[in-house]
Amino acid sequence: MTEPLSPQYDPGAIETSLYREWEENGWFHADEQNVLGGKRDPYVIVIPPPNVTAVLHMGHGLNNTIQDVLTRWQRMRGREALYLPGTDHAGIATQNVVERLIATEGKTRDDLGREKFVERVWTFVDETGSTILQQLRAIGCSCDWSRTRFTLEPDLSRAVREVFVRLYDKGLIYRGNYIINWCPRCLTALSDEEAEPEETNGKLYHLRYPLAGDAPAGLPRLPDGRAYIVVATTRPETMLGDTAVAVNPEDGRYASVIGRDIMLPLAERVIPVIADAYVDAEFGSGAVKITPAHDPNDFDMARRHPIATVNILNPDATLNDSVPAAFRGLDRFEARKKVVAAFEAAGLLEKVEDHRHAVPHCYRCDTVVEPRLSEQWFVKMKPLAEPALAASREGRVKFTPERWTKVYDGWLENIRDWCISRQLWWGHRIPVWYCRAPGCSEMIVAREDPTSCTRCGGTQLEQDHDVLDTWFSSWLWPFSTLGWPDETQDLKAFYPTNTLVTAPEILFFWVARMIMAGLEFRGELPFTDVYLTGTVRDLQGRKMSKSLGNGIDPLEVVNLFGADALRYTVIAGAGLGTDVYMDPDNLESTFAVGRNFANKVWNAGRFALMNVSSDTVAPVADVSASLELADRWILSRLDAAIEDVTRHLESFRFHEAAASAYHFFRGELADWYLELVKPRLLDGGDAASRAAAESTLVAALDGILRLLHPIMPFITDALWRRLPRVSGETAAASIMIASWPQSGVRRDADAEAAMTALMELIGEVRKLRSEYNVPPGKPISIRLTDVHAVLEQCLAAEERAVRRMAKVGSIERGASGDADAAGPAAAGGAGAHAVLRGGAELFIPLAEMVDVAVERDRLQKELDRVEGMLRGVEGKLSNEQFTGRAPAEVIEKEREKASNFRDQRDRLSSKLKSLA
RNA sequence: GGUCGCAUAGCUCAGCUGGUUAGAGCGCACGGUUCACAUCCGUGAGGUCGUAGGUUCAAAUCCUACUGCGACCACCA
Repeated sequence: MTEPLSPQYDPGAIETSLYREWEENGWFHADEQNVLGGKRDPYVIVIPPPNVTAVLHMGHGLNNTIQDVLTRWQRMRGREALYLPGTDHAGIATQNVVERLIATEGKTRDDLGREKFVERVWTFVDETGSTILQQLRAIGCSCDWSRTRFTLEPDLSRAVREVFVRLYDKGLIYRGNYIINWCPRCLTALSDEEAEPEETNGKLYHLRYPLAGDAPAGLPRLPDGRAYIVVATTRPETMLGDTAVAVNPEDGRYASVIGRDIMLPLAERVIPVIADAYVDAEFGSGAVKITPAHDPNDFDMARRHPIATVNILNPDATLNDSVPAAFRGLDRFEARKKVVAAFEAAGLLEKVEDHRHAVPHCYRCDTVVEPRLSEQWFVKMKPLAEPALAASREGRVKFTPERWTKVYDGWLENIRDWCISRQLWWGHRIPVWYCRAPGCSEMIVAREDPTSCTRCGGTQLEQDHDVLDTWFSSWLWPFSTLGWPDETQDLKAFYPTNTLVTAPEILFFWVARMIMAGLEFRGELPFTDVYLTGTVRDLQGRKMSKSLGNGIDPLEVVNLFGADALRYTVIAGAGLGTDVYMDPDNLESTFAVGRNFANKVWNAGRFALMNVSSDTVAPVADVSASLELADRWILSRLDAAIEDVTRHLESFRFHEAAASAYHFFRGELADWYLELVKPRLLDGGDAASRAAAESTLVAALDGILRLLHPIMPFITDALWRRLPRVSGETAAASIMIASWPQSGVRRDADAEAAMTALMELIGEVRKLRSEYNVPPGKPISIRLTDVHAVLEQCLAAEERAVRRMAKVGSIERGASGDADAAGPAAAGGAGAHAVLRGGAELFIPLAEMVDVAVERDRLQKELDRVEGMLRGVEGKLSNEQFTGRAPAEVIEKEREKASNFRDQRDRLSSKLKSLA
């Protein structure tokens, strides 16, 4: 990286080679010995492992940029920084991808069989699985690739088994028949979290259920004389599995019916009417049909009452043989139509209402999930949740933004058992074996595959067919990736980790469970800080997604504008946990912030590199005697920037950190300091002044490049490594392993005050020139009155700059009396005025500019403004409440303000008079 | 139904512990071939800080209610 800088900023030309160099030099690698030997404190972030089949999207772009910002920043702060990468086998998701793939060959997974299918998935994963990790390199992530992990690799599988066995031995894993969420398309059970409710416009069907035999009076009757009860349901087809009708015991309307029988239509079964407090008398008719096999509440009810359970659904959600022949084999939705039609034909359909309700959908394939009774494995969560809850309540784990704490707590407080078995082929197979030897029904739960039955010694062992929920491996990620269950050096050095950065969508799926697992299996929280990012959305506020086609491909952005532009844009746009809005149809405007800033950094850097005379400069301390106002000012501002950026990074306010760095670079260094030192660097002249300027410029650039490095790693390194060296200091080979700058050493209030005055003066002259349409090249004379000490100081130091930057020919000084006594006319006629802070006044003779009428109008407006302001302040000061209670310095400030406004008003009105 | 969050310039958002004349980027208008940069420079227009109350000497900032939007949770069939 020592070729000359290209005049045009070309990110493509620097990024790839820099990344390769960082990686080849081992700078991403964290050395556990440095931690164990006490040389450095660790800083660890484990990546939220993307699905192994994933392709990088802007969500990753945002998350991983934040993770890398933190990693790089802490690395520069001297921590042994580990950013641990890896991927998740993503059970259902990956299996679905490969199933679709073989479907194009006209095959199903059953055609291949389990073994061949799993082989096929492995091939697929081996071929394409590292895509996303490659892509993370393109956005500059400084991951320790030597520690890359995969949730289904042997070491991590061992951790999974260890955990399964431990929990089983503790009685926290059990198998049982319960209602679970079943996806009829994926043909597997799902956890509660994997069934996503979606508001849907459905129907509420009111069905008439005739009573069997004699009926008490007071009930409505069918034309044939039978009495009936109305029940309401959103899923009428499930009536074929009804085994009771329930009413509230307090509900007088039904008191006489409790205990009687109903003849279930279509099925022609007799079912009882039972009483249960669960039933809400206010809803619908107050009577509920009970389908224990297909509704969790009904299932619970069946455990409280002696009623039957009829499972009417096959795994693919077609009706099975327990229903009348006419309905067998029908898809559930077909069956729904047919059942409703049958009720209508029989005069049993009371009414159908529109009904908006939440229907659960499979989080992977969006199919409507069916509650279904089946035998599954569960984790008993309560004992695990309690310590995790305590950790947040006691503040040992901190969420940012803080409001997520409540969401986390709420979930843990109402924790439900976790269904962990999946009827899939791709995943960790459940480490349970059943002895099939005649007369033996032993179940073996083991870390290692058993070869014979522990009870009968037989060898006819069959492993459980199911695999584990993919999150059952993810929840171990912070320690399984470090070698657990072995007590490895890595584990000792890098566990617990520090910061977890992820999307709030997986707070329950992943974050909460990791905390539980960390506490349970390591006795220690897996991390102390959780930063929940926002969501990347399009301009309509829709989440970016492949299916909507509103995504932005980060790699396209990298190609167009560079990784630094992408990273800066994303960071600057991401307020504390707020969503990031981007326009997928206008990448140019979306990423303009980052691209333009990167371009600015590049060019400012180039300017400095081209104009510093040698490749070594003196340390600032050595030239302190010749530092000029501008030098002291920019060093002071750099100091402030260091403080701000550091403070903001510490509180996860990345956008503010970016803004502080941006403001310093653009608003102070590029716009002002570079302009101020140009004469000293370009026009020759005083050698000491030049040396001071060079040292200062190098120091300022050095500092801001370091501050920007975590956010914009490439461009900062490309420039930084070419900066002139500071004599007597040894420079690191790359900014990424250089140290984070210290603040609190170069603040200079005097220089800041003087430069502020200077900048205001130049700004005012520019403003007036622009207002009066003075040709840009034309020098004009200005007159200053009431020049106070601070302004005097800045003029003495930088008069040359005023002339150059504001195109001023001569600067005339006047005493305060001049303008007031004789008016501007005395100074040569009408003119433009501006009152500067501190009371000094700027006057530009109108003759230098134009039009008296326009000027008069302008002055009148200004006068109105000042008078308004003065009224406000005077009002405040005449308020006894204020003068009586506000702190003295606040009142003093207000008084000062008032007197300034009065001065301004007097001057403005006298000038206005002089123009009349 | 419960809980939480948001509402500031045309757009996307800052504004951390109440206290100068509420800021940035994009967009817009005007003017610029100044030797780092037109991916640039200078200047400007544009805000009753959602509405109504309240607390306070002082509210974009704290409190209450309302309106609108959003998120999460929840077994009302």
